[in-house]
Parts: sequence; structure tokens; C-alpha cells
Amino acid sequence: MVEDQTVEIAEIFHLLGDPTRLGIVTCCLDKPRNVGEIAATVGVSASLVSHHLRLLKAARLVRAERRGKQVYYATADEHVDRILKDMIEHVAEPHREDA
Amino acid sequence: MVEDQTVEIAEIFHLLGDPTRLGIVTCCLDKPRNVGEIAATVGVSASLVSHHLRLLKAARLVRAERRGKQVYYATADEHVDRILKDMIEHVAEPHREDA
DNA sequence: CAAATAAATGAATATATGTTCAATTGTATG
DNA sequence: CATACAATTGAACATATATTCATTTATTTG
Repeated sequence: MVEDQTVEIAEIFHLLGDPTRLGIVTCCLDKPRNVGEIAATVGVSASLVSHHLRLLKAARLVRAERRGKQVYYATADEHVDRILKDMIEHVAEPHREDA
Repeated sequence: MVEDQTVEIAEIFHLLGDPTRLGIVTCCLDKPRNVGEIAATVGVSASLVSHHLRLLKAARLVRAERRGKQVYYATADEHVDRILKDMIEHVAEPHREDA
């Protein structure tokens, strides 16, 4: 694999590698959520959510859309959805325990 | 999604989120590689590779097998392979540029 | 058993980064 | 236009962590 590709992929993984940030993204998996909703669901301040959303948006992992006073965030595309759903599946399956 | 699941998934993403570490794992994608090979391929010291491999192994992302003086590492299972290959595909596809 | 090679370990360090808090910007509405 | 609500921004801080270097452990072979 190419060096640049590795760095690019690592950046994506890195963003998804923080529990708070991952919670934020998965919160937006089903349907668009506004910052307040996300903050309440994940259980952190709106400020923190906003900080994280900025990074996620810059990396094209989420999309933003303003509706009146609120800004709604959704996962950017089906790629992101699949990556997350695959990983959720992966973890859901039983682990192989060695003796 | 459940809190514990989120943390567990974030841990996996986090491990794959470092360029050096991701390089190490992808290096082991095709076939088992020993530490020296990995170090040479990725372009870092064997010590550093070893440090990272310990984390990757603890998280069941890679498997170790000693053959004489060398220790060969491979991706732990098809899940890991698929996650990596999916992500590589994802990045390979052209980005959608907004106006 | 001694020497050589491969890998792992531990301590130390420099850096990155998640979080908080206060202040600011944007939007609707009385 | 002023108030209220939602979201963003910036600075400051505490913590986590990637890397280096020196040392040690494991394994083969002369």
C-alpha cells in the first residue's frame, strides 16, 4: 500500500478512534441530528460536540445542514455508514477465546 | 448503540488510527511477516514495531507465531482483513468535491 | 557453552489532543 | 431592535501516547 493512502486512512480511523467522537458519529447514523440532541444522547457538552463535529466535517465523515436555529449533522455517505455498521457487526460477533 | 460497544469499537479504530501502526497491520495483510521485515517495510526501528505489535496483539488485531528466531505476525482474522480492505477501497474511490 | 541474531521490554521525553470554560456568532421571534 | 436560544470558537490545561535508546530475553549455531 502507498504511504499517502496509509496516512489518509489512518486519519479516518484516528477520528473514529475516540469514544466521544465515535458516539457522535453513530448518533447520526440513522437520521440527521442537531447538536443539542447529539450532546444529550452522548452525554457531553454542546461545546465539545461542536469541537468534534468540526474535525469530523473537515474529514468528510459527516455533513452539516442548518434548519433554522439548529444545525443538523448526518453521516457523509454510504461509505461511512458501511464502515461503521461493519465494525458494529464485527464487535457483535462472539470472540474466539484461546486456551 | 451501547456505551460499552462504543468504547470497544473506538479502541479498535484508535489502534488503526496511527500511521505507523496501520502500516504494520497492512504489511501483515497478505501473508505473515516477521518483525524485521515489517520494520524494513514500514521504515521504522524493530523496537518501535515491537511496541506497536504488542498493542495490536492485545487487541486481537494480529496473531503471533514464532518460527525459529523470528516471530511472524499476521492479521488475526477475516474480520480485520475486511475492515482494512473496505477502508482501502473507500479511500481509493474518487471524492465528491462540493462547489 | 559462547557468540550472534531477533525480538521484547522499560524508562524517559517530546508532542498531540480531548476537555473545559468563557466569550462570540448566527438565527428566530416578541 | 432587544431578548433568547443554538452553535461555534479560542485559549488553557491535563493527559495520553508515539518514539527513542539502552537493556534484556529468547533462539539458533559454531
